[in-house]
Amino acid sequence: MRPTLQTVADAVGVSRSTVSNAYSRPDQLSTELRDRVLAAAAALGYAGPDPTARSLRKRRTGAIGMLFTASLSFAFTDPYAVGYLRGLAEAAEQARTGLLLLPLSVEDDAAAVAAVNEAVVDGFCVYCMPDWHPALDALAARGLPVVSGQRRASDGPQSAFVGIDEAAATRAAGDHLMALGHRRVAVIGDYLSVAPTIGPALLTSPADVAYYTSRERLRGYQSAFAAAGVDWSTVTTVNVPGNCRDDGATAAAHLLDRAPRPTAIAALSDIVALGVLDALRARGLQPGRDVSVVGFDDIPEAAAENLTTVHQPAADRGRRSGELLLDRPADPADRTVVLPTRLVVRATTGPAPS
Amino acid sequence: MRPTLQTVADAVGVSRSTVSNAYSRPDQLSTELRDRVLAAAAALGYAGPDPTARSLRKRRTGAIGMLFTASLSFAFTDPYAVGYLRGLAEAAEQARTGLLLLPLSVEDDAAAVAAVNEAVVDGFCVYCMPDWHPALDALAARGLPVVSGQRRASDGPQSAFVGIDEAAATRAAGDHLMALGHRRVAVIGDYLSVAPTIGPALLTSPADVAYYTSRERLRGYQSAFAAAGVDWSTVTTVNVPGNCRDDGATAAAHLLDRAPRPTAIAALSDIVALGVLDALRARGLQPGRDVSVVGFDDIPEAAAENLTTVHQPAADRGRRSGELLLDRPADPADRTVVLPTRLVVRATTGPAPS
DNA sequence: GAACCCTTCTGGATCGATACAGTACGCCGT
DNA sequence: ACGGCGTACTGTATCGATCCAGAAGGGTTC
Repeated sequence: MRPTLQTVADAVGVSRSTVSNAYSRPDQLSTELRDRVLAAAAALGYAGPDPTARSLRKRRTGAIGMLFTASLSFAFTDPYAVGYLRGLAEAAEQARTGLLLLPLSVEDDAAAVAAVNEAVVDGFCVYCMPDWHPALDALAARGLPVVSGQRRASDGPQSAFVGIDEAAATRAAGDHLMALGHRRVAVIGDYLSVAPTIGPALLTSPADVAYYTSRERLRGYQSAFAAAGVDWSTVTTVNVPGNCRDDGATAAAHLLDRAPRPTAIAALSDIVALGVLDALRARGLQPGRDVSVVGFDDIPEAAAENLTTVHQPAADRGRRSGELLLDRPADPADRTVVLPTRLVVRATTGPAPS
Repeated sequence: MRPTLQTVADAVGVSRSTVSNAYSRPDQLSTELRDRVLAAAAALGYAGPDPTARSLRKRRTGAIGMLFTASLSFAFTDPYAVGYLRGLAEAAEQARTGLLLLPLSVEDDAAAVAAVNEAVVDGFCVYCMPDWHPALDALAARGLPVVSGQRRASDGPQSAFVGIDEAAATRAAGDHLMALGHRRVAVIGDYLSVAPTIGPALLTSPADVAYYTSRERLRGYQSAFAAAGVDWSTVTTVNVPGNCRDDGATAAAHLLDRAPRPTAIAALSDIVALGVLDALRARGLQPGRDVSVVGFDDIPEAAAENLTTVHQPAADRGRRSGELLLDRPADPADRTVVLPTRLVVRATTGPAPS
């Protein structure tokens, strides 16, 4: 049987409280006694107060949870997610707090809810979740602090937001394309359809998209296009099941292999945009001359491949999220942080071919 | 005050146990009563059994811990680490378990020990830690299952190992260099010196290195060189403080900007090797012709840049580690897994210039 | 010398659940 | 009528700590 506080207390001949104090409140007992207690503990192989019991009593666990939809493994594949995670990890490290990654099963909603309900954490960070996911309701029910990167109608005054103005960001990118004269445009992104397939998404309006990030980004493009007189019904939207390069290339094929092909393709992430570039090159088309391409995120590879994109501060977003979670401001106004974005024009956008 | 099992029990007029059973053992009560209990819970805003209390009682937390030295943020920068993490995350996801990342402060040993002692987990994964780190002793003291990628003298029969034969892997790489006729060779790696500075490491023998991975890899090179008659004292070793590309380039500068320069440089990781390639190109030298370069890990970028390297299965390592931790084999023999490595010869190694 | 304080240590209540032995009761077979 | 059995639910002990009111003892103050 593993030793407990009581075991050590009996060995030294003091009370349980005293042994507890030896570890947690050294000023409450004489150094002489404290040394004796610690020596006895070492002799008995007692490694210090049990973290679980301590968490129960202290009502704090020393960890924050991070929810992932899409298999966790996938998250590590996306440089943007990695950047976000890095920022979050920095904040956690600073606060001497652990970071609990919670892989939420995509198929099994009940399991996802269970995972949220069983997570031993002091708060949650939500990053990229479909709005309708039941785990989000489970989250709200637990009543722990939550910092989210996406707004939901059901958000209470409790919740905090750290993110960007997604629609404004794509509005700038859309304006850029319009200024270059593009009128036949297409958008590729994930979660545009409910079904996880590659192919045209049958959207009547961005509002149909059940996923905050994609929906807002689409809205931005819609407003930019509308301002230039391009009606949304003439815009082709293509869904990708996963946020990865290959899917981007496959999705682009749907657009490029039929006439008339769009003169500009806007991808809702850089990873997908890079796939679009692959597809262009495979067909001997030159990005920025034959077809313009815009991404989103500004991951390192985007600079390397000269992709025009929207920059957003990934690590900052993670860091601020962690900070807000660990040190929650009393004033609700301070619990909304909107970080700046910036259109980065590189070589993959150019005037529309006549 | 947040509701507890008792609150709900009182509301329904049943015992606490029954409410507990409604959540955890539905077969123990009639469906009719169960529905009534759950309805009352919902009405009271009770989100289900408190995970911390449950963990205490059940003696299991539903999470495994992963120790990181080097700031956590750094870990996400290294594609090899990300691969390992991905594998581990997959195993965790499969077992419906959380993954607690524990950033261990490098400067503050006491804080690192505290982090280990306070982690609410069922077991630990150790991946890249200096042998002497006190957190490893704290780990052993806690008596939880541990899966490590590095062997230590103090490992008990309890511990499990998932890794590769580091020395055999570099022995193959060293043999390759020797077969190509290289005799003036240098090795660049991290943790070769105690001090975190870039520069020559004053090593009399690989055994001096206090860091398992680097030590074993050096040993492999030493034995390969010795077999070809190249004495270790003629080998220059250069330390890098961080496992990153820039440091690799700076370290290579130490070797390239003095005569006679080595004809081959072995880096203990691909990231560092890529930095060496940068340094070569900056000086107009051609990798594989003027100077040969070998890496280690075989990260995706290595293939892209045609780097000769040693392949090791990053994700497998993580996955097997997780599996062993979550489903520990009774037979100690099954608790040692040595995964295969493979020398991948690409374009950065060639015959020694005469 | 009474009142008070400070340091050091104690004991019982508590955190919120689960485990398990036990009770109550209806049903069956003889 | 009675023992045996299964189902549905209860009650107490327990997991391993921390909190906090309070006691014991020595020193200071007036």
